[in-house]
Amino acid sequence: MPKVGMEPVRRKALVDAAMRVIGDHGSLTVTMSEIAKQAGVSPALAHHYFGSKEQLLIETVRHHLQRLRDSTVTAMRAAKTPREKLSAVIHVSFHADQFAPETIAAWLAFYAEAQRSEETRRFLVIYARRLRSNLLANLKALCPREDAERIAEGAAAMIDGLYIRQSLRSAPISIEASIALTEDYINSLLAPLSGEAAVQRTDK
Amino acid sequence: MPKVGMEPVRRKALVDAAMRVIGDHGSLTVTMSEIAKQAGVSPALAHHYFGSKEQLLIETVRHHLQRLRDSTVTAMRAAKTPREKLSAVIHVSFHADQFAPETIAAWLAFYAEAQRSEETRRFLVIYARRLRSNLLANLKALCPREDAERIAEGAAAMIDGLYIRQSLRSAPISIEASIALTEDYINSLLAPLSGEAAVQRTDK
DNA sequence: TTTTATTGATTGATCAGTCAATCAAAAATA
DNA sequence: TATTTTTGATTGACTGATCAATCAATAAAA
Repeated sequence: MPKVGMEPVRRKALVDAAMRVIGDHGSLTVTMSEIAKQAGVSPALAHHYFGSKEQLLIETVRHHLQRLRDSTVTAMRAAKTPREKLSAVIHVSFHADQFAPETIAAWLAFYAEAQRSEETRRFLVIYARRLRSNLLANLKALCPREDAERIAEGAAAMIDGLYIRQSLRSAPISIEASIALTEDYINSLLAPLSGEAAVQRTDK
Repeated sequence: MPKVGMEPVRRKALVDAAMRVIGDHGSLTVTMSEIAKQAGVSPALAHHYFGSKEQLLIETVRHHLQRLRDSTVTAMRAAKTPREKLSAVIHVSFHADQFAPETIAAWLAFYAEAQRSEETRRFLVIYARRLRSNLLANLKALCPREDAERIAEGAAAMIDGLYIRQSLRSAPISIEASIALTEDYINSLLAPLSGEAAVQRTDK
């Protein structure tokens, strides 16, 4: 059945298969055979296109991080005010796909891998910076730079922390609750800073 | 030089060696040989005492989690007020030992492992619950239960998130900054709740 | 015919786990 | 006290399984 132009199709299939297998397995100690099988090709073909297991793994991270980035860009573009853009970033982070147990398990595995693979680490650093920077840019429109930096750091940490806690699957927090917790954090830290010193809250 | 009563000595040496090797390596794909070498014994002896690699890994998690628990109990006992106890919990979480890159790398590896090993997962769940519960107990003395639950959840997530972000070692956050961020979160969410609805803040 | 896609079979390396043998301390016995 | 027996500690050498990676061969397009 060999037809020309299969390369991009196979690459994508393999990269998706890798994510799925890693997510199910909850670890990077998956075999090329498993990945290839999931993608419906032979292990040899996976090697043919990616050269090595490590390279396939790296491409897998890259591909899925790119996807996340695209979602974020789209969501931010749809939002108008800085405050709405902030919410958009948060929403994308907790979007159903991202927050599925298998996806979280896969990301966790990649974080662990980043301790050893310089290239994997690089991609995850880019993600971490991007998250922080997306938050920061919009926060700066709402409060002084120094405060914005603090809050961005804290919000990014909270998002990542909600992920890792989710990975344990004990007392799982719903998507809505996760979003609420993060929004609440931003609101609470922003409240005393908005406008002048006056505190405008709606106490019952 | 075989002397009687070596068992507990060897077990501890192996469990410590495992933590160190895993931390350096940044992954659980370390060999029994490496661990045994680090502990100064033969691989066969490690098997003799632990039966399997998996069991050694599980004991390693247990042992180090127990250590963390002891630190927390001691620190909380030394603190007097609920608010001070909260700070104590936070401080222990970011204590130098815990926050060292190798330690963080090791914990990350165990979180990944927890996706596959039910027993490892159980221990980490216990840790997660304990952290949340230590926070919650003291928060309940400072605000209504519902709010306390929210804040405990958020603070626990922030602590774990600061860990995972630290693992990437890009733009590392200092111990002090991590503590400040977490304290700041608690203060900010507590502020509008303390006492009656009146907002008592010290705006410049 | 040349190029691209694809695989089955094979290799070489790595490791967890096993086992029989050794060595020295402790306990029992003479 | 001197001698023998038992037991715990320890290892080197080995095995079996697993897996990434290679390669030569095949089959279908171009």
